[in-house]
Amino acid sequence: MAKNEMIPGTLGMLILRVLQPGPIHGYAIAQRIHQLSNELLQVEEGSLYPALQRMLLKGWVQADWGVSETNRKVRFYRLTAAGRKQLQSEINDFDRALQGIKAVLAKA
Amino acid sequence: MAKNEMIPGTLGMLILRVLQPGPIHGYAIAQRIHQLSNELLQVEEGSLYPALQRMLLKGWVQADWGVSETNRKVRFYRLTAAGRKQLQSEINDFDRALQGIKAVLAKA
DNA sequence: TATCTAGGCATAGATATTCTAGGCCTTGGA
DNA sequence: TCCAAGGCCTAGAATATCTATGCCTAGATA
Repeated sequence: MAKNEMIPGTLGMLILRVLQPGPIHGYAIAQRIHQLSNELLQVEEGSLYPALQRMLLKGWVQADWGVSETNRKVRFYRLTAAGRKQLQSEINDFDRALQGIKAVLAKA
Repeated sequence: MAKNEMIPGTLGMLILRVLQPGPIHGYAIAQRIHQLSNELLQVEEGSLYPALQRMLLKGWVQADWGVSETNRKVRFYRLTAAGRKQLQSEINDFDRALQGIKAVLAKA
């Protein structure tokens, strides 16, 4: 988890969260996470696209081809109802595990 | 990261932290993490022992055979200087990544 | 016009980590 | 005598991430 590394298992949650306000395309998801995290997190494309594929298969997102603001052919992703549910679930699980970690770090 | 699942990549940090106050044996490490986390975290033995092996190889911990309070042959692990360093480093990296995650979850 | 850079999607393979599911031994109590 | 619990460990599957590519296009620039 050095420099700009992600915490494994959290990428899906971050993607879903970034999609919550509305559909955006893949490349922009990575940029958005980087920017919103104040450059602390960096999503590699080799992690991003496979993650999106997984989420498509699970039915958490849907994708439509379109054209970006910069006039490029892009794939817009948007949350499904199942995706919204999944996001809540992942946030809950993460918070719970995080509480556990903090307790151990604090009290050990 | 459901029920009692760990956040991947954090197990080493937790083990090192639990070893900080002094040597304890493997089985007790898992119990200690479970208990300190208020039962939120559960370390499986199939995760624990391989993790300890890795940390031995890296030189972050050392091990000595001994006898437990319950009169059983056990392996006591203790932090090395490198291990203490590693712990600090992992905590820093984790905190930084966590800040990033929180920022994304909050602002997206 | 030709070329380069950046935007953008995607996959293959290596690497790392965790979990499931076992195996094996010992101690102490019923 | 038997069994539950304490204790160490490994093999194999599953998962996720990263590195390194490949390919295509639009727009700027030489």
